[in-house]
Amino acid sequence: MSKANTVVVLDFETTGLSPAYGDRAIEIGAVRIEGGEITDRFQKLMNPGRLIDPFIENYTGITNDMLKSARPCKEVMSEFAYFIGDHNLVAHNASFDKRFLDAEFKRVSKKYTGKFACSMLLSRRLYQDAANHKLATLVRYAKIPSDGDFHRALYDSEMTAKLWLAMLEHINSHYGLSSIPFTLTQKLTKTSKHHVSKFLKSRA
DNA sequence: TGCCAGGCCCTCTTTAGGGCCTT
Repeated sequence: MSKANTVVVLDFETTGLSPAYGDRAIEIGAVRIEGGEITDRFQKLMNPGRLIDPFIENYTGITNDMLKSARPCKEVMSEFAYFIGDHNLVAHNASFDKRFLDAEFKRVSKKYTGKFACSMLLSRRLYQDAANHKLATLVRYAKIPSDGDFHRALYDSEMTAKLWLAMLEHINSHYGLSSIPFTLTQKLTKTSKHHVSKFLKSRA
């Protein structure tokens, strides 16, 4: 059963930007947040069935040699479907990860019932004076301790989860909202950045 | 990264163009 405040934060490493143009997932990382804490982790490399180009090897640190012995996407995605269950989902620039989750799940006839929220869209509302809204920049901006490798799926999902929790705490400390439903975060990401304060004050 | 995507969002806008994010 899904708990109302439980979310799964996920991140894909892929062969490129577009599953519609044949790109595939090569790594999935995810963490489960329950009661404001990370309580479980998931990380698997996936063999996409073909070689990845040097740019992706350099960008992610994932090499063709590492993928040679990895299990195929379909096996990993079936396992991942069990991990996410019916929980709601969070990702940094969620439209990107949603496209790959949808494409990889379609290949194995898996479905998920959770809804997506986007940490990047939320950060554009809450951290409007950040230099930019890349994950690494926001982690520094929010003063989240960081000593791992960005652009690996599990590390990025952990950093996104900590950023997500920091933003919920920001809402709590600035607007007195200690309990923030997932649906509120979704509504907030659809609110004009000029109306964020008014929106949150009306719900305090 | 790129001849290469897509959604969001701003503005010199809405009969559009371009930057930001993700790999």
